[in-house]
Amino acid sequence: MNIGEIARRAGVSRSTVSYALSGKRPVSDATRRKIREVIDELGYRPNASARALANGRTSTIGLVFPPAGTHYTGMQLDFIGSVVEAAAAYDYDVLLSPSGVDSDRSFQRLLGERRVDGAILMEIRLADDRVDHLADLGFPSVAIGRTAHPERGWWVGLDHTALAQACVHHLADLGHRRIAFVNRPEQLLRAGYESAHRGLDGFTKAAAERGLTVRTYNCGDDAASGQACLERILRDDPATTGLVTLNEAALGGLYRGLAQAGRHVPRDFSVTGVVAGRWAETVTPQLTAADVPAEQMGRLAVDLLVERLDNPDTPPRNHLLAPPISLRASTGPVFGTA
Amino acid sequence: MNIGEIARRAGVSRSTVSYALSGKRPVSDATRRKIREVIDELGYRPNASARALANGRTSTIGLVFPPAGTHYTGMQLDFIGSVVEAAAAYDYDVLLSPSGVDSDRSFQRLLGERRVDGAILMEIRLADDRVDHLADLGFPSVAIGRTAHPERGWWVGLDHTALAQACVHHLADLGHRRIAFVNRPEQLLRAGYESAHRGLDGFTKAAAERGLTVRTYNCGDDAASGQACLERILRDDPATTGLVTLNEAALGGLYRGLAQAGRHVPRDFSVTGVVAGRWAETVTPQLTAADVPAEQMGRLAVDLLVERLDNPDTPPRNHLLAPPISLRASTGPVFGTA
DNA sequence: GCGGGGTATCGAACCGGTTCGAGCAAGGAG
DNA sequence: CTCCTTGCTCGAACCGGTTCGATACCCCGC
Repeated sequence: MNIGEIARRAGVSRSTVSYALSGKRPVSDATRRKIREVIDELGYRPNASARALANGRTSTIGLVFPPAGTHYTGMQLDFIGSVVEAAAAYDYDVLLSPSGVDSDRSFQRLLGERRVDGAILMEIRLADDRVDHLADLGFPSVAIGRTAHPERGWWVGLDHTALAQACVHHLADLGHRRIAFVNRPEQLLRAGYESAHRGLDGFTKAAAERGLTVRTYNCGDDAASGQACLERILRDDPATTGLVTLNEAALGGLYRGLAQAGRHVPRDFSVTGVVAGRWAETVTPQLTAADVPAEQMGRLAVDLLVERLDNPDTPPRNHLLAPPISLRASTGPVFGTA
Repeated sequence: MNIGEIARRAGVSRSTVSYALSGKRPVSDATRRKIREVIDELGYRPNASARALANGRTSTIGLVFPPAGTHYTGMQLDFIGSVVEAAAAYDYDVLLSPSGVDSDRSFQRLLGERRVDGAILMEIRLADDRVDHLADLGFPSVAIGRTAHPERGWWVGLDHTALAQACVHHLADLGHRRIAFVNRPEQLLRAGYESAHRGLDGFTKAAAERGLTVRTYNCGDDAASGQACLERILRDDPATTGLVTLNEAALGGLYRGLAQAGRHVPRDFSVTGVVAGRWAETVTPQLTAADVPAEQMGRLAVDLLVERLDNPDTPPRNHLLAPPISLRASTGPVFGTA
């Protein structure tokens, strides 16, 4: 079922059918009606590959995904969902690309073979060759996250430094003097993940400002690691009274560790961090945290990308978000301080 | 940069370049080397749309996604990740399609416009028009889940009936006589979601066999609903001593409800259900549950789909999985029974 | 020295759309 | 009545690959 068949049955030429569909040239009411009729009867839809070949646009955007194999976090899930949804509103499909260990193969498929009109990158590193590469190529893309030099790029990011600082100040205001920082896995820190680095920076800086005694930890992205990490924290310094975490996946494990050490949250120990809202609410007591607005970020990324696709010469734009801390139930004054 | 340009620079015809790349006809060593050289120098990659148009295959599979707007569960995330990963191993890309309220629009894009070679469907309903529609069309697809009449289809499913029964027997063996069932939201049950229906069936049947006193509940897919649901359970029958849940997203809320009612798990109250392993381990105490092997299911679905794409006339195949219950820490004998 | 078989290559057609330039008919102005 | 617009439609070329049939060449046997 192709455009030629439609044309034949409607008694017109292929180009007339094309114009009737696109509206790029006037077509008489009578023929338009006839064509519509035939199309509706046969349930015709133009072939996407042929269209893409002819006009150079695929109506597809690539979502470059965190490496498979590692665990996905709830935040990433929210990103994906919101990107897909926002893209659909603009009539774009979303092609997933696992930018795995050899990011190259899948990456080359997307760009080299022209499968997508533009790309959204997740899990940005401070020095990110993917971002640099795309910038060099002038390929339309938007990053969810910032590299070390975000000035001339398109991105939507979270101010991890400010958020970690806010968490520290929140705990310090409650009287905590000895706190710990639970970061993403060491391997990600070493790879230069921006959230891990900027978060750590913010934590360290704010702790110094407030004169707090701190220890920082890397923790695997799963519950067992979280539990182990908490045990280390209390072993290293039993006088610790609070922690800040960026590690959503470890949260359940951290809580379990506290429960098993007999520390009651928030009476004996305060927990806070940077976590997507719906996941902060699944733990008991509910986590006081800077809620990552994942849906909003996904939507903004798509908005920026579509804007960039529509007018290729717009100067770079970006959004830096710093959501406030939502007070829930996991933090409180240090015992004896209130 | 197209195949004609490569041909020109290598001093051969376009078809020779094509044959050198595909290997479908012999090409002399000398020309092959020359062509390789030019291609490597220019970083040429054949245009995916043109190739798809010419040979009728897009090397893309569609993943038809649960309706956006509702919450995604961790299990769904695991499916998506494993499907993408498995597809990449076969050199297929994955196109996401939110089969939203008007499933039609996005669905038509995928199939009608020939964007994908095949599709994997998630969130199957007992009477699922998508499945029927694809079967009528003979379109290669694999469902993750079973309709009411799965005999002649391609799918990989979970034996929800058996799993729910196993949960009931587990609780009954521990001496529980009054238990509750926490199902997915009522709206999903009404829509005919297979997990909700088959799970409920299994629960009801097994409870009758063992002569248990039961109540069944629908619960929203979030922590707040879980908490509210648990409060209702204890209000409706304070003598309830255990529950079975299919609702992963509500789990945190159920635990919170129990904690606030002063019921200790597993001493005063046992919790079990059907939940993906990594999420069962984030709660404290860790959930004794039938672990949904989401990664395996995603991989199997891709395997089946690729098999079907490679030889279109194979008779339908399927995999019905029934993982055993993993004993963790959330169930125990009824107080006074042990 | 000539016919036969195999190998390497080429040109042309095709996949299914879009787009450009040209043609044709009807209608209004001069 | 002629000329020029204007509105609609058509045919052909093009996007960038793949594939088929034909051709040119070489080596071999007789």
